Amino acid sequence: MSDVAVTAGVSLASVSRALRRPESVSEDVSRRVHAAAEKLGYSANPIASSMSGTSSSIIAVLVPTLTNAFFSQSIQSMAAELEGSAYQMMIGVHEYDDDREASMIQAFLNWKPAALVVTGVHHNKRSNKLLINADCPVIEIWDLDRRPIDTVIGFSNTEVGRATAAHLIESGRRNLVYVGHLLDRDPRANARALAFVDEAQRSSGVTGRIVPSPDRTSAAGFEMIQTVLRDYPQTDGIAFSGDGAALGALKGAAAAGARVPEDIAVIGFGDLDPSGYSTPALTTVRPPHSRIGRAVAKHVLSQLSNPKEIGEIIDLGFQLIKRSST
Amino acid sequence: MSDVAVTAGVSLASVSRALRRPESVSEDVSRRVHAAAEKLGYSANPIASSMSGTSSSIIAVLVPTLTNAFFSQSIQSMAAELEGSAYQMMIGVHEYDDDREASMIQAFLNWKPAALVVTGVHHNKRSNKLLINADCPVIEIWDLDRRPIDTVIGFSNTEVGRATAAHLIESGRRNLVYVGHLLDRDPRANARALAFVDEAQRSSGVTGRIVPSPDRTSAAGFEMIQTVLRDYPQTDGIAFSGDGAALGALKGAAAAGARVPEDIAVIGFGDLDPSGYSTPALTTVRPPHSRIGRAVAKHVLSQLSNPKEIGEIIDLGFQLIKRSST
DNA sequence: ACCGAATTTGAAAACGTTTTCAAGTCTTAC
DNA sequence: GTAAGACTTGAAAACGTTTTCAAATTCGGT
Repeated sequence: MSDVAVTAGVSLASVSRALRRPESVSEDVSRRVHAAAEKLGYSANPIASSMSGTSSSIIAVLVPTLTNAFFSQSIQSMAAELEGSAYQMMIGVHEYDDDREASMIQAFLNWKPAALVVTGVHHNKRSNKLLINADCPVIEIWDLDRRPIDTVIGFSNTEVGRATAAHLIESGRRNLVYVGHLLDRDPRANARALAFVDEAQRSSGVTGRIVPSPDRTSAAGFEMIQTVLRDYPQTDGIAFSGDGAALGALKGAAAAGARVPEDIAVIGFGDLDPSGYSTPALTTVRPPHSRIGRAVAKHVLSQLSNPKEIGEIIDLGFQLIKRSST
Repeated sequence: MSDVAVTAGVSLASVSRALRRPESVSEDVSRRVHAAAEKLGYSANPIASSMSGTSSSIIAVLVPTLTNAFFSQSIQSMAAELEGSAYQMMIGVHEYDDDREASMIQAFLNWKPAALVVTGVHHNKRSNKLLINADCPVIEIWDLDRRPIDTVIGFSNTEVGRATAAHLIESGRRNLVYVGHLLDRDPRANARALAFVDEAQRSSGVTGRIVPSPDRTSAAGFEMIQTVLRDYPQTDGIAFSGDGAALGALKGAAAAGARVPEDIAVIGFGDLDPSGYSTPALTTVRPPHSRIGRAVAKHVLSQLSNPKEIGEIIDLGFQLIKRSST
């Protein structure tokens, strides 16, 4: 930077000003500094900037997993939207572990991020405290079933659960099962499961139950549907907490000698790319993967350029995609 | 940190030393400092550390995409392996754009990362220059068909292409087609395609051709197989650059009135979770997704704790998973 | 006991910016 | 022509560590 200052014939302070807020400096100085910076190929050291400034140009993002296409897509679209801005994404994966989430939040906060993005609205005591006291925008994504700390961008998992059950009931199913993985640790999947059962129980003549699954893979879905059909033979509608398992279940039903959708309707969640091309094509719920990422980036960018006091609640909704498995 | 110093009754320098290299300080001081740090809940400001130190505790990772489960899985396993170390992952997505890759490398380098992880061994001039001059370990992943800059961890895409064709030929197919997306920009998919055709042409009586696809989705696969069957009706073996498209193709074949595998064999690449549960189950190639991530993390960690001069070439291989579609 | 070497420690410089503060220069209004 | 205010600029402090350097202490060997 001092090279730029010398070349432009101004002080360090002026270089910094010209580069960061050109309007705060005379046109002449601005021009000379930009020319010098260009000529010397200068780009500011973001570490030093973070050191002085009140925050860094890091946006910290915390997700439970990346193997799940849900979050990867949000992150990808967020990255795309952030492209060209000076912000970098730092990402952490806590694998649905509350304590790890808390330590990661802690670790991230040490970097004085420009914004902190976390998944969901349920956090443990320590996380909550950290998030409330964080002096940067906090964005909670993928859920909005609870009052947010600052801003929340997502959809209602409770509504998803209801809609899922409602769809099965409308199509004439009476004995519903929700197969979920990690329900005790994934509050969003749990919210869907609870709402699913609740919706079932509101309707007369309809039963709804939750069956926990050891995994969320297709292999698990393949096994679980057979288990369910064995343990609860009257089941005629089954929902999975993810499309992966639902896709496996399609094949599992065949293995158990049950026809989909005639004998049993199958519905997933997530709308993976191949879900529309299975046999039969999978009915599922499509959450706003990419729109969440974009909305987060836009919100952060606008929040950083002119901060507002109050957070927002942005409901991006979801779509139930009716295909042939129900 | 000065609070810790006061509490422990030592100087700032001693605190820093005690925390970073306890063996460089008397046992007494070390004990007092650690006690004080614990008591005050002190954790070092990583920005300031990066500022002084020769590098930051950031590991920068650059991938072409995250929607593709391949890279997400590597990143996830890398994150898991890094858990507990002081390192944070900064990630960038360049969407197969060489110029964006270069600017992202540039931007990342400004953060003085502890290591830089990039995808593939093909980079443009500017990227190459930056990578060669980078004063941190550089790890190239997911490919090893070329001499690496420093260390490379992955598998041979050329071998994948060969093995794919060889498998189809062995199973009696004679007119092979490789359907690939973005072949001009994805050097790895391109290497697979080229080797595929080359292997076909080595065998007498076998033809091999490449057909470019506008997308890598299941929808594209659904369309492409029909296009191929129309334009080259004699085709009896078809490979896709990704499982997504291959899964769509399974359904597309049915739509075109072709039976899989009797009339046409279909093989994918990637081994997505649901690929084993399609009808028919998809034959595919499984790259070492997670092992790459783990190997990268391990390599970086060991390289950082005791740096060696020379890079390594780590071939993690791949598996051809034979299922019912071939 | 004494000297040199090894070990331990603290003061201060360094990292590369941003920001504060005060000084200097320019307007504008009388 | 002058004073008050606005604008522009540079010097220096600040950000929180790590590292260098030199001083002080301990140790071992004679």
